[in-house]
Amino acid sequence: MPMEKTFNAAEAEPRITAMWEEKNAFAAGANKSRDDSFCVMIPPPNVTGALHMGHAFNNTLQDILTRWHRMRGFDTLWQPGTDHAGIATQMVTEREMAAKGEPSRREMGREAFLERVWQQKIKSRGTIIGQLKRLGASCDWSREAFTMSGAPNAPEGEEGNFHDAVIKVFVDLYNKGLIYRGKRLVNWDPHFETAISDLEVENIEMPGHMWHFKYPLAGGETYDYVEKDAEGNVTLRETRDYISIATTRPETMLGDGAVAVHPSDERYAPIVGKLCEIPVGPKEHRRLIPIITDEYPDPSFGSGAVKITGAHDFNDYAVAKRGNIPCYRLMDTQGNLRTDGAPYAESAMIAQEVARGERTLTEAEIDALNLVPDDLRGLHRFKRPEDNKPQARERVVEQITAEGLAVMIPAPPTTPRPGLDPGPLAEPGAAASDEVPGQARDGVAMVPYVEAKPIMQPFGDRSKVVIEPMLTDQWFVDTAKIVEPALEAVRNGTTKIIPESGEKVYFHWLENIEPWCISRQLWWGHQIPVWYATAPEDFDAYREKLEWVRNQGSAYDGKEPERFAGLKVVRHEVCASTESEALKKLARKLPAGTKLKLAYNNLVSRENDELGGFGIENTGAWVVFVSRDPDVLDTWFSSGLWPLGTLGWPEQTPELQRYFPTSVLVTGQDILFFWVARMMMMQLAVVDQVPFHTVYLHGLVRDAKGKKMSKSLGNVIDPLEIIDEYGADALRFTNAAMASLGGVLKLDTARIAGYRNFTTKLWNACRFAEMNGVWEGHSTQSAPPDATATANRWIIGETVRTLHEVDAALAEYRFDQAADTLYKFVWGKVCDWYVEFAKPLFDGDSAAETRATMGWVLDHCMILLHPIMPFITEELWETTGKRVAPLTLTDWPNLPETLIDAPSMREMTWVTGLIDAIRSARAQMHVPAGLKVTLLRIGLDDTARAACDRNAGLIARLARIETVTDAETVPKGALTIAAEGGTFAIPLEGLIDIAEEKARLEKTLAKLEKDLAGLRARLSNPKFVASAKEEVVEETRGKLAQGEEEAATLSAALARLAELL
RNA sequence: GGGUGAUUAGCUCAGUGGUAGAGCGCUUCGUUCACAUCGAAGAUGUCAGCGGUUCAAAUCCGUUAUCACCCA
Repeated sequence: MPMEKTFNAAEAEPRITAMWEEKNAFAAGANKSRDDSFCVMIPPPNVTGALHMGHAFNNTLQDILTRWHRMRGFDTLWQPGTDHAGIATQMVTEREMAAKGEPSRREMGREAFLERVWQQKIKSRGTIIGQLKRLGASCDWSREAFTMSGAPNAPEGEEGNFHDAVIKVFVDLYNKGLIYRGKRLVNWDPHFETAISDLEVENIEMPGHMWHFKYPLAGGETYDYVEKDAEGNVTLRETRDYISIATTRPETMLGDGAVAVHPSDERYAPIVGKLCEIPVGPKEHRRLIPIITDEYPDPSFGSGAVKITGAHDFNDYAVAKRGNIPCYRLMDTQGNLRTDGAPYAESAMIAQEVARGERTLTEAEIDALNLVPDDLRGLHRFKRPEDNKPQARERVVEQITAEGLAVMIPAPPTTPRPGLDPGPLAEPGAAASDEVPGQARDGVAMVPYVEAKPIMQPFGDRSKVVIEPMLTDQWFVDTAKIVEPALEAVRNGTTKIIPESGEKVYFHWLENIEPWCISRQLWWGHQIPVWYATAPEDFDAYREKLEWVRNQGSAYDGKEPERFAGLKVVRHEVCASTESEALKKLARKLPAGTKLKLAYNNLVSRENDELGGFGIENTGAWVVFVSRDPDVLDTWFSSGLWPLGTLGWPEQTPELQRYFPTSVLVTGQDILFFWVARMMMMQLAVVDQVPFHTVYLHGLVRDAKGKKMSKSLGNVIDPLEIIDEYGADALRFTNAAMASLGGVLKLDTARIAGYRNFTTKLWNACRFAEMNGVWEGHSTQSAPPDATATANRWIIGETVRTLHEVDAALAEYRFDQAADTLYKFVWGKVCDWYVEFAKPLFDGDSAAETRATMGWVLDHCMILLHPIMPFITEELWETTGKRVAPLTLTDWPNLPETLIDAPSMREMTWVTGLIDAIRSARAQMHVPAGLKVTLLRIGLDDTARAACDRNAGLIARLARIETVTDAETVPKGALTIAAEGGTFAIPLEGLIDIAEEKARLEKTLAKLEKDLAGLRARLSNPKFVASAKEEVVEETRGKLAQGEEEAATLSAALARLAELL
């Protein structure tokens, strides 16, 4: 059946995908013919996600590398899989549960909820995997991995050992002292009620306010406040009984621990070390806080004095740590002001004693203090759209202002305030008494000083709510201790990051690395393998008291606290891979015979580990209750082990031996820190080997104008719609062509359409071959035919050249250059010239040789294009000849340089140059396209004459020449064409406009002369001849000589034309 | 504020020292049998500005401007 006019991608793609799967074509090691391995780890997409343009781009590049290596016989593995994506998946599942009216997460409890998320995972997983297959991704799908496979609650079909790897690494790092638990300020997401990493926070500039308040000095003290200008002249001097501070978050004032000023700030020098009053809360219990010095406040910003709220601001936290200032937590997990603990009066008194230095508290005691005034407890930190009443921030501002402790400034004239502003101007001629009584026309009104200004606010990248810095207990990786090998591996080139700028960014981040908070207060994820038990420090002393209590019967007399005073409890903490191991470890820390019991459903809440408990059974045996840390690990902790975990580690699998360390990681530069740097640190910490040798970083795919694609802008391009419309090959070729190192990725559908046309072009070249019997009896040949015709020898040479260029480009990850080279070869050489040359050749003596050559050349087009455009090339491969294997498992060619025949290459360059020149002259002189003309040859040298003779048929056909004749001179009224080695002319007396021909020649000559002037100038500069490279000088001389020859021809032609005018 | 990068044809981008290219778009012509998702021809640039290094700069260095992204 003859070929259709175009390739039907929609029909062919699923069929070809099925064929590849059926042949198991992408299995690890398929088409292996050498020992070198090549392994790519897919950046695991979120299991509940859908394919977007970034994935399409990223996976196209991985697939090109994978297919190229597989065809070259490497032992190749492209490892696929998905990520459990803790917060995102939990969010997606909860959203769907809400939409379906299912019970909420808290209602169903942790265990049931986890089962529900697993269902969601199983349901969604196929979506993105199927979409990757539509793109043509040649992953070994039989090895599909998941970052939570093998977790204790995983359902059937979700076996695997990724969980083992994650837990083993946690335990190992814990045992090495590289993981610790501590109270730290973290980014808290009040929506998801979990800590998140600083990388998951987006700082966005929002309109905000800066309030200015007075903190009165304790005991009514006063000082001289003096402001000076740059020259030291006093510009303001007044006596103040307060210090003025500016804040964008008034609600956090309740937790202030100090006011800080810069040590060099002379304005406040008199009051440093004194106490001032937080101007909010019940008057009788106002807290006093010290005025301290620290380098952090900027004297030129605001008043130069900064309130320090260590528990709710990262900068303040650092100041508090330096100055040993207590950090008072004000909010609960949802961002509401706390309602727990003792009443305000009691808490404030304790805080007061601390501020005066009369008392010290432990971290836990400080955390238990609730310094929120009773009337503000339970309010949200600030008014949200859904709140219909003022919340904490608004109430605090209101209270301070009411008390007259807001800094006041003259009212700006544009703000009308009824009762204070002047009334309407009196009518002309009216008497002064006509003014409205009670309105002050000239009095200066004062208003609270509130600056409206843009402020940077942190938002959760998933929840989109304002992140609250919060002091909480979290787990951390002590990254500073494991960062050095990761830095060294890139410094010494063991791992290379391209483009190189990525290395700079990598160094910069790792050299300033912060501890990594790895605990999340979520349910979906790897639960932290740490168990706690609270037990007496001295069991015997405790037993005595407990037995005494038992002998008393059940009646408590209210004196327990005193009776047990002096008896200490200890919280034991063990880290282990399994629960039974944990219990064994705990047992060793306790007296023999102690019974350990899992106290309660250990999947419930974070508070559990604080409860603990122990007692004595009737038998007299000790019972100690054990709980497991309820937190889960940051998703990036598990994906940080992706290279090891997917290859079966901690088991020593054959795959681990063969493919680790892996070859290349292709990923977006936006997750260099999230993932790449952490993988480096973790694999090095765990197995002392880098995870990959090369990291290829690319940018974000943007729209044609360079804007980020976003749903709200409506400029999202869906890769699946593109595949439907243009075919996967067109999208893939576009992706490859965009992939210049460090380039911006602007995706334009016009460009995709252009490359779809390219696939059609290739298709039709093969169709032309079919019509001319090229494929009859054709079978794959690795060596080119032994051709004699120059055109055939030439295209074989061009094919070899293209192969070498594509190999060189791909070796350097220049996907754009590989694509460009292939485009130019297939369209610009094969279709534009070779197919045209073949037409006359098919009618002559070299017909058989030409058929063989064309078959070989087109086979190589398919092979070389296959990594970029797998579908159409596979389809052509199947339909055009007898093949031993699908194209995807066909060997990549290895063609020696010797197949490039230099004389043929030179000759065809000359022929195509001549044809171009004739066509150009004809078109510019309006010679009718259909008119066949005579071509005169004047003064040709031997080379030119021979080339012309050998290729007369091609030239005649493509330049539309009737006959070729030799002549002594160019006749009058002819077109003159200058060529290397002689002159050509087309006699057209009467057909052409002499003036127009003169203008054409003059224009050509002028351009030529300009170039020649430059060449002459360079050659006449002795310094150029002396310092430039020999080849450059030679090349310049050659250009000049050739240009001068051409100029002479043109001048002669112009002289002849002059005779006619 | 710190870091990284960009600025080349109308648009989107290549081009790491030898006098500027591609695709798309545009203009003119053309359906002769692979392809109109096509063919032939053509026009288009102070390579962001300024200064420097060099025989030679889009390319290297400095600086300014504008833009983008990342981190504070």
